[in-house]
Amino acid sequence: MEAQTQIEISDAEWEVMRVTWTLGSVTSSQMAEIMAEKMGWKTATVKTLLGRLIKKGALRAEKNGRAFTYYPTVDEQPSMDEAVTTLFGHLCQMRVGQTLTDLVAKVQLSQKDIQQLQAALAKKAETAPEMVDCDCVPGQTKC
Amino acid sequence: MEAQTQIEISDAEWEVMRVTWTLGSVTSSQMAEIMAEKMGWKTATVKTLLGRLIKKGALRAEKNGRAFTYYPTVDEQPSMDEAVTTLFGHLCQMRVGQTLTDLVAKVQLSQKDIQQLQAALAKKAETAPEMVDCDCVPGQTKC
DNA sequence: ATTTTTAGTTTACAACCGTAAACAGTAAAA
DNA sequence: TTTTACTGTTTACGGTTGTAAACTAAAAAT
Repeated sequence: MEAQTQIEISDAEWEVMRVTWTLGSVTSSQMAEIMAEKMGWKTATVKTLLGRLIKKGALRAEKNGRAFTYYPTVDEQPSMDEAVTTLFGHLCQMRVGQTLTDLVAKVQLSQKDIQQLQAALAKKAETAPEMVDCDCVPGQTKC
Repeated sequence: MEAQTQIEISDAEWEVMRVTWTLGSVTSSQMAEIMAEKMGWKTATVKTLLGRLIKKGALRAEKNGRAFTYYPTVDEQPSMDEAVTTLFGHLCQMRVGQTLTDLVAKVQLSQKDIQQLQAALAKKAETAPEMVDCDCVPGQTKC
């Protein structure tokens, strides 16, 4: 099967996707209302973003009387995972651990999230190396 | 004192910054050589990026004979933390935990990184709520 | 049947990005 | 000293992004 072609979602487009994922489906008037409140965007802006997301293939529109109803065509969690993986790919490997630690301190996590993370870390520890090398400069293995 | 004004570093610029952070200082010819190998960029491309980073205030250049030597003017870890925080700010709060778990499974972590993360999680657990609410649609507290 | 509202499509437009060639000035080599 | 090489500065150029107005077609209200 064909792996889903990489869709680039911009910052503003993310906001639209979030709402779509949460609601499952939306009309543009609904979206316009939500984005007016949440982001202070004009209706025209929302229309543009919906159009771009359709063109990118992240949303699908189904005619519903006069208007369309919009549905996501990509899943939320994989999209998020991918965005995050891309960003971490730009970071020095050696610093990923510290960055994650700083992040954990900053975000909201539920008890269950924490347990899950602890489990993932425990498993990771089984095979983790003593040291991760810097990968910022080719040929150089250690900072 | 003046909080450092937010500097936006693009994907390509990140690559340049990484090298600069790792080496502490670089000449443009050094950078050109490294980026040719690491990214396949032409010298001209590197010059452009160095110039843009100077203009953005992420690098500083000090005249050194014929050429300049470039130094970072922002620190690595805070820059990374900020970029990551910004991205996570675009994500549904409810999904942050899962996203972190997926990420932990994917990245390289040293034993020390893991211990540090476990400590951060243990502390977090002391005050973590049972459940994190979705913040994708205003007024709606739960998905 | 007109007028008004609504919703999708086109066009706008400046800033930013990736990628790089062209140009200019100065130092080094011949 | 004339030529060459290096290095920083300008210009280029199409694509993306944020932000939105203008235009158009169809439905709803009068």
